[in-house]
Amino acid sequence: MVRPTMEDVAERAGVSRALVSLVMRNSPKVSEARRTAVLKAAEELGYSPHAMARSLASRTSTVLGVMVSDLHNAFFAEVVDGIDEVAREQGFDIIINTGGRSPARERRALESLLSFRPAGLILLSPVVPATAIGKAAEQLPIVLVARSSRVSAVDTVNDDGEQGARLAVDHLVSLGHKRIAHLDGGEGSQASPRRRGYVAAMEAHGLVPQVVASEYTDAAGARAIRSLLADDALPTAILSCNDFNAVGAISALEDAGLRVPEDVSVVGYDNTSLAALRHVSLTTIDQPRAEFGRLAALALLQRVRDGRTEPVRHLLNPSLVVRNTTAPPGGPR
Amino acid sequence: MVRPTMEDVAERAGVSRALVSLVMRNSPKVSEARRTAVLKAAEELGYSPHAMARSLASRTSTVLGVMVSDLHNAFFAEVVDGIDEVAREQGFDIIINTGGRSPARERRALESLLSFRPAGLILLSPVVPATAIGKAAEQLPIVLVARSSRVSAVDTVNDDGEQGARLAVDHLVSLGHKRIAHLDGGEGSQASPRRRGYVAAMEAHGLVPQVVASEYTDAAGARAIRSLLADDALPTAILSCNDFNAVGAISALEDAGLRVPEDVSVVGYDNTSLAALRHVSLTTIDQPRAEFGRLAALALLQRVRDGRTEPVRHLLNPSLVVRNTTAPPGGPR
DNA sequence: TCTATTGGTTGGAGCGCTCTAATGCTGTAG
DNA sequence: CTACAGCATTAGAGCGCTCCAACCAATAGA
Repeated sequence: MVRPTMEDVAERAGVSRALVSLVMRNSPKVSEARRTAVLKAAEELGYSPHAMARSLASRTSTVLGVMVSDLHNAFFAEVVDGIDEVAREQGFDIIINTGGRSPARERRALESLLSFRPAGLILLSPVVPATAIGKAAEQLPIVLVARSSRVSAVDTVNDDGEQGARLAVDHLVSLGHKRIAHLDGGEGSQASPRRRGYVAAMEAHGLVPQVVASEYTDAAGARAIRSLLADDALPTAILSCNDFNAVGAISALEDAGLRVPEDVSVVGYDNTSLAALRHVSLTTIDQPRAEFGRLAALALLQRVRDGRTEPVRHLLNPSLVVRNTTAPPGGPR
Repeated sequence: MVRPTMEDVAERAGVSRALVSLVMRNSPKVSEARRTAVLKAAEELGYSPHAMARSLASRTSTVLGVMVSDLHNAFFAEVVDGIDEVAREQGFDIIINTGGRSPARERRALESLLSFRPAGLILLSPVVPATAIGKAAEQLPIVLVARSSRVSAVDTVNDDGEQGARLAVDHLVSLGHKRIAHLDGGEGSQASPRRRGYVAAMEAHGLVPQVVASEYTDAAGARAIRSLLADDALPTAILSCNDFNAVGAISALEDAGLRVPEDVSVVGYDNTSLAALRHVSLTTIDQPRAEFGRLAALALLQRVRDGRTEPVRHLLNPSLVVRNTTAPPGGPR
């Protein structure tokens, strides 16, 4: 249970510790003979460098901390993929911690991440108060994904939710729909730009917006539909605040004997893997998630390595993915 | 961007660095007066201990490393919840890394995790070769979740896949089914106990097993169903290797004009959040995922703190969750 | 009064590494 | 044969912390 140190490798290879250090950081100023001797000794001993000692001594870190607010949501997994891709090709490692959507847990996760003194931090849709983020930003560079901020020490990466909602409305209008309701995400992150975009797009088409209170869950989507049915106010098309909500809405419609898309069209938001399942096959708005991750990592590295200090605000374009839950009113021709 | 050190706090509080260290680890042998003075100074400076320096000096770690083979799978998120719960209440932090289902990436993730010299490692359904795990196990305690091992330095936590498959078969038989096919998980982790359990249960009921090659994806489930349809060999009930596969199977059945469960019953495995969606409402086998995590963390801490050395093999009981995709042959009465 | 004892406090070594400045060693020019 | 680059190599200090042994009152026991 005891790992060899640089000293052990040095002794075995018959060189100094400093030389081993140079080899480990593959410095060019080491003779080929010594380099191979050191690598051989390291291999034989099963040596690998101690990241913490290294970072302590060099007062730098090649670690990027990532805080994922909710591990259960596959959305974040794809963002992490993008971060991972960039970090790896630039020689950085990532460590992940999770906040479980609770401010208290998230705070603790942040503290824990900070205690490793990473080079920078990427926070995915954090729910901690802005002041906590501001305080952390005094100690290291921070990038926020799927959450906006006005702190100048912080970069942000978001999708343009207004545009996404507009795309959905335009699609439905082009199919011939006139009565289109929006199942709203309430306090949920990014719900308000989506709502704004929906209202604006409806008005641009000369249509009357119908915003129905709901939430980011399938149960809430089903409830919203049942309330519409009870009020006899069912439109011909639904724009849900996200995919889960849309799936709940579809269930409730089917429970009521209505067919999707023949009787009612439904559009989701996020293009989660759920939407792509053939059984669901949901028309939805895609966010470039891996791109979020890549841009976030890139922004962080610019601060870490190039010393950039002016904030960057990325606003990415969402896109429409047409599947089988939308059709002209009255069903496909 | 420069964090205060213990030295700074000591100076400000007018005490020695060692005393600050004692306060930070809240040792009982510090006078109340000094303790408050130190805490005040720390607060004023915004000091928090440097986890790496601490772990380097103490040659111990309060960090548990967790490698998640696939962040996209919500299964692991729930296991992590369980790990997190136990770790936190025992004063340990966790850091997560992901392997993306690729042995190469996973190896790198393992290496990265190891370089932090955590107290121990929990690997969730790893795909790296057993030898790599064995080598890592020489350096620190390791617990494997959803993968078995015979290495004695390694603990394992699994569900009893044979029993799970048996539960599913028993359920279908009790509904009156006699022709029940199994869509097999192939090389996938835990596929073979499930297959064994299915075959054994069928034979115990005096029925003929029908194993159909498939995989852990919805596309594979759909393909398997289409091949059964083409061969005119469709049974009255299907036991899929997992929930994704089951959802794919259902789509293909519906595409072929068959109704679930009226014409064919389908059972999944894993009870993912997907299965619980009202739109899917899949009868499936539940694994106690959070319990997996708790037991894994507990097992690890027993090795780390209590110095246990004999391996522990947890085999948890799965349970049947009946929803709306199973009914007597010919449909519900 | 003197020695033990106790509880609080401290200096200093050292964890595994990096980094700077100094060293030894070649080979070439003077 | 000496001098001096120029390069490969190394000693030693130090990163922020913990841990141990030593220390210093203050109190207790003889």
